[in-house]
Amino acid sequence: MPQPNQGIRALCSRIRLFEGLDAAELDEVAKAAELRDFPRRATLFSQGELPARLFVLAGGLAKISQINGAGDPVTLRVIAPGEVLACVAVFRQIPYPATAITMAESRVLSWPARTILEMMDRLPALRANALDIVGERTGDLAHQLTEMAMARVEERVARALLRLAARAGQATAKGIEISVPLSRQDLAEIAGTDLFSVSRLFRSWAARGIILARRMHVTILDPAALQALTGGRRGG
Amino acid sequence: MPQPNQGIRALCSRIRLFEGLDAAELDEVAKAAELRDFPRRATLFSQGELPARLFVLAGGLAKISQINGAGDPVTLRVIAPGEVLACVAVFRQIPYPATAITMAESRVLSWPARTILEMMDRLPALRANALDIVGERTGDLAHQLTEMAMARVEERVARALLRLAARAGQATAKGIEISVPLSRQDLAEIAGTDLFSVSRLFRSWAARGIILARRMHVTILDPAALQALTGGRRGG
DNA sequence: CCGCCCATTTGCGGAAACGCAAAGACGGCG
DNA sequence: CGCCGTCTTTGCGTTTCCGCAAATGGGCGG
Repeated sequence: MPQPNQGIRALCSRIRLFEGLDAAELDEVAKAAELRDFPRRATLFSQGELPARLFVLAGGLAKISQINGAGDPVTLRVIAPGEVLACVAVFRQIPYPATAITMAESRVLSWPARTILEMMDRLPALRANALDIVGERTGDLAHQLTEMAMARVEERVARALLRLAARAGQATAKGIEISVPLSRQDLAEIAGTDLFSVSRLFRSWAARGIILARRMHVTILDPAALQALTGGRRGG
Repeated sequence: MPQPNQGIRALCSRIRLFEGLDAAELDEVAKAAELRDFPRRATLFSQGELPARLFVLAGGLAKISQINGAGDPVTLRVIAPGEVLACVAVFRQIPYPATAITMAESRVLSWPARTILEMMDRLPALRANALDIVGERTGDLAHQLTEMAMARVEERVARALLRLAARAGQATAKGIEISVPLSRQDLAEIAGTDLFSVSRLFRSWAARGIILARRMHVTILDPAALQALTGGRRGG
């Protein structure tokens, strides 16, 4: 037994998907859970596979990436602790539409897909939570799509960095530090551009004192300035 | 009474959201429904409003558009008959995140939001259907985002046109005819570009015999060629 | 302490797309 | 039949951004 069951139970009780379940139901959830640690850059599941398990990130950071027809990887979402991965695939019983990769050493809870489906049939609160979570994710994607459709690359990268800071930011004396290793390529995949463009933007921003960029490492010195880059600048 | 209740009942029984409900439940759904006709370009609901009603398109065509920070409208999804509109906003009780506008004369069923919420609490099948629908929509958006992130404008417009044809295409002797009035601007908002670029692409495609483009009207003569434009062309 | 690996920078070139202005065409309405 | 409002075309300038090659640099293992 890798972990005392009590610890898993405590983790489960803090997960949004399981909100509103009573003590006995939470016990059942915890009992069926598996807790595992993954190193950085580990693959939790791959695009196209049948959905065998439902994952919830307990610690660390992960990303959901999709490979498009031309072979470019695009990061659809960065997953912070407490969030569910693969939920749509498991709920709908369709192949994983994307690949999940850890961006840092991570702790992951998981359940067999059939266990979750069976419990959803039995516990209305669970299905209601699932609907709420998937609904929120839909709204996020819609918003991202709207931005991606018309915004310039600088704005997209600025937004990506701010979103990342909200999920993996560590406040320090200097500013907000992204607490996981992050290459230019990583950010490019999130913002939908290439590593060269990110590099150029970083140089420009660093010169203006907005960020501090090191190898695999970024600190946001002036969040307000980044936010401003995000604001309505069009046609000029 | 605008329609015999029997007609509404028949419509309801063919809607995916209500699949698996028994006769009595369907009666209840039909009884609470309102059926209304809208002219082209009517607004069903607007971004930011509180979600008072849930809509299902019974006939015609509609689009869901979102205005981004810079004020550009982006069409997130085109809605064909049988599909639900506003579902996420109603299910989660958040303001409509986008605006719904008819693209043709349309017939629309609708229900008060609280009626749907109350029934969802009572009927597990309804919530299960809702989860499935929202899950599918999430997958669609994710796919669109992945394309939008890296694909060239020509590819995006080609995809948009094919998607549209699948929803509002009429097979004719010449090819697939889009059966609703469609301006260059409309397609630009779907593909995330501007009307000039669409116009230029149309000229080029028409010259190659791929499409027939008239004012507010498109016919796809060679779907395979369009499909090919969509295929893996990068870096060249 | 050296060398290697990998992330990153940087320059240059060119293609893709946007932005705008103004003319042109199509259709409907009076 | 002609006017008018819309949608559409088209030319041109300009910006943005990709795409690649090659140099640079930092950090870790040996």
